[in-house]
Amino acid sequence: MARRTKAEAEATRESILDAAIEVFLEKGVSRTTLEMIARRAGVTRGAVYWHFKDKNDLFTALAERARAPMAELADSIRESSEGNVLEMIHEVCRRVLKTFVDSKTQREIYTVLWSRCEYVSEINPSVERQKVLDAESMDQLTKDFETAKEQGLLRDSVDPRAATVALMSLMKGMSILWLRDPELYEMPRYGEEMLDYYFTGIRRH
Amino acid sequence: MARRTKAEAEATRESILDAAIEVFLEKGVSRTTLEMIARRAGVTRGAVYWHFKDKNDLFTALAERARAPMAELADSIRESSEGNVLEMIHEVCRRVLKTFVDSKTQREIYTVLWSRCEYVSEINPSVERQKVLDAESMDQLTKDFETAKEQGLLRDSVDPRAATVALMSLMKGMSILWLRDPELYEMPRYGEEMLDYYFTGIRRH
DNA sequence: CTTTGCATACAAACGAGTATGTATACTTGG
DNA sequence: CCAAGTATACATACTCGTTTGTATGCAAAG
Repeated sequence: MARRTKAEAEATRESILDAAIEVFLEKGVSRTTLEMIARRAGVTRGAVYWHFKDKNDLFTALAERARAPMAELADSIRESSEGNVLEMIHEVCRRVLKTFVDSKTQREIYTVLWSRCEYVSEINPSVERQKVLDAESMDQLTKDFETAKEQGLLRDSVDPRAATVALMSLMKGMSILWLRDPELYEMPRYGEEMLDYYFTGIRRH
Repeated sequence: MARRTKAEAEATRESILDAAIEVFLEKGVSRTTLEMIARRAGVTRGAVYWHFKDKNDLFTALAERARAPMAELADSIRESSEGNVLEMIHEVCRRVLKTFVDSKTQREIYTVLWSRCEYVSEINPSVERQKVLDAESMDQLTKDFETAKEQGLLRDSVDPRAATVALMSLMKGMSILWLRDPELYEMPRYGEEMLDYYFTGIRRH
């Protein structure tokens, strides 16, 4: 095949990424071969190796593509919101769930990240990155809960660190279960209800 | 090497299973080769193929080894407990967390099941089984929450199905996070605290 | 005219499955 | 109770398909 224009090349790159998501979802990351991805994208392995160093590089590109919007979301809410810290946290959670409902791509990539690959840093550099990002957001959240505590928004018995881990656990668990089987419960309605239980459990009064 | 007695053969089988856990944890299921497992167990692939059909068979044996104690635990508490359904559920959760703390094997196998393998039923028959078991325990739990509701133990706003999914999510999230990094929080102390938040959020009064 | 964006061809490694070898534990008939 | 005979519990050896990485070719874009 003849050489493509820059625009066409970029389109090829995107179609490879799209194909990768599809095959990763179906087969799991480890069992998908670059040949499968290329075929699905309508190209050959040559094109894949031209755009990406190897499968890990491709995987990392996918992961980053999904994480950026989530990070932006959290930042924007954090900035735009004033006053009640607990409400801010609550809003971020709601918006994360809504993102899963609204964006097919986000759903699919996070499904791959959480259910179609093995959490082994040795091989998967994206896992190391995820660890770091998770730790960062946990620390941020803990600070938020600490100020919430200072502002008297939390029950006396509630420990900020435990509240942090509990919320992260709940969000992760909810997301994983729903992404694996969207029929399990109606999102975001039930998701928000579950969040309410949590916040009812930690909020004062 | 010469033929072993039955007892020795059984010991070999166990050592292969133990070796499999180790290597699965380190490399992830898909990247571990039967050669690695055999070498770690001090035998050759011949022994592995003698005791197990293939890697999936080995994996399934491991999974079943871990699930049985958990199922027994839930059943025994369900039978021995009388009265308050919510307390019964709470107790099961506490005991599950405690099992992770107490049993290294349980910790390791569940880490493999949840973080070192890909959730793809096509390849991994153990995933299908897990789906079924999860669905069963979810249904059972929903029934329990329904009776709790009838007994007036839950807030009016709480839906039994949502309470079910929320608890499963919380438990799964807590377990995954802690198994991946036991330094993240102190188990079972913090784990029980997090459970308290949840039950405070759904319990009447 | 050079570089780009691929397709094609090639080599090498690896892992799975299986076939075969074999010493010994068990078993069974005498 | 003992001697064959048989099945067992592996180790070793071999084959085969798959996948990866790279090298090379080539037409059009820049």
